[in-house]
Amino acid sequence: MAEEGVAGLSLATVARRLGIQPPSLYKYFPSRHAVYDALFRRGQEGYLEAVRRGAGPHEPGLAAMGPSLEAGARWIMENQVLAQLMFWRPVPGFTPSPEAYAPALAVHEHFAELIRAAVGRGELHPDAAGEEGLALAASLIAGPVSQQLSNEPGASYEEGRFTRLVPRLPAVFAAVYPPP
Amino acid sequence: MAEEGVAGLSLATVARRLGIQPPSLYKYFPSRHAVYDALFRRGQEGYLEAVRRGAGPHEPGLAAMGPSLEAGARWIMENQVLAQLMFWRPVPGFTPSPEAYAPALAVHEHFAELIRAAVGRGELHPDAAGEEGLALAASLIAGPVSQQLSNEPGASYEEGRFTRLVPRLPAVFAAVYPPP
DNA sequence: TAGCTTTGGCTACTGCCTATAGCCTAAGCT
DNA sequence: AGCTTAGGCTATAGGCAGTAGCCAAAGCTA
Repeated sequence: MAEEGVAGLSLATVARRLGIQPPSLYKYFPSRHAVYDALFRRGQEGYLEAVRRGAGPHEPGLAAMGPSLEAGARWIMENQVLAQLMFWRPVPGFTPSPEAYAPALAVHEHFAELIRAAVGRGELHPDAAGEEGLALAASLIAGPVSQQLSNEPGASYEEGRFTRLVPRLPAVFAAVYPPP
Repeated sequence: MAEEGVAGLSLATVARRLGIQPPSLYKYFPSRHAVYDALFRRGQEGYLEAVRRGAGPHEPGLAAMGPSLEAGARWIMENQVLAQLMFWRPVPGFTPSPEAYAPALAVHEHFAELIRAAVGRGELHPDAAGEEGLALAASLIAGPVSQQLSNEPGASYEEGRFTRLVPRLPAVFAAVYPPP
């Protein structure tokens, strides 16, 4: 996948590298899509853990949002292939199972919680926690990440021309939703 | 491609729908990647024309940026499959030829020009036209578009939960780079 | 008008892929 | 001691990209 793109995964190649015959893989996974589903799940779980750990020690609110976003972006740059599978839809016909998708909902809830906390502390306008505010927050994260993955893949979090913007995102968001 | 994802394009299926045998397609395109390249180019040209036409009547500057972004986002939602090919990298092994990529550079230059004009008119801080400002501008566009394509494909520009944010982007950008 | 070239179709084929059917051996459990 | 299960295998079907090479009709040229 790293060499040829996410959709380039071939079970035959996997088998070859494992030193077994292709059909033997079907003892472990019922189909190629099942392999993708397992990868998708593993990716979502890793990403969820990264954003949670990033927020970790900080008070819930804007102060936690920055480190959490950065930790997430760093995880993505270290797991680009999984990120492509998770955030784009590169594999024809593949849609993740609800179990595999569950951690993604938890990530969304994690950031919604941080934003609500920030509103509670008077750091943001209450609208920030509304549907549109959350959509904007999600888009603000997705932007640099998507640009980085498609225009400068291979770059690390530190080098990236777009990932460098991530630490500034909380300030951008706060500028859009200043406290009343 | 619309039915199964960009990477799901099969020359055999194309041939079947054209009512010819698969090898006959090779009289027109030397390979599957060449088909993608032609699509990529056509997409980039269409998108470039859309953002240019969107800016069309307006004075160069912030006033033109809004309509231009909206026109671009609308084009993307009307040509989602091409947009996936252009803005993501879904096809294993495919990288566009320089000729096909040229219009993408023109799009970048188009928005850089609008931002420089806005700076010249005192609507934005000069830093907005710097490297980081342009990267942020590009990310601001990419964010809602990417979210929309991966989370709510199928939706039209008007319906989209994320495309609705596009008209607000110039104000967001201006909030980050207020004139001195 | 006669003959050559080009265009655009075709069949046959190679090699790769996913997936299924069904065989077999060895380990583990009862 | 015997049954079950795990995990390997071969053979095979059917789909795909791409190549080789044939052929007819259209168009161009002497």
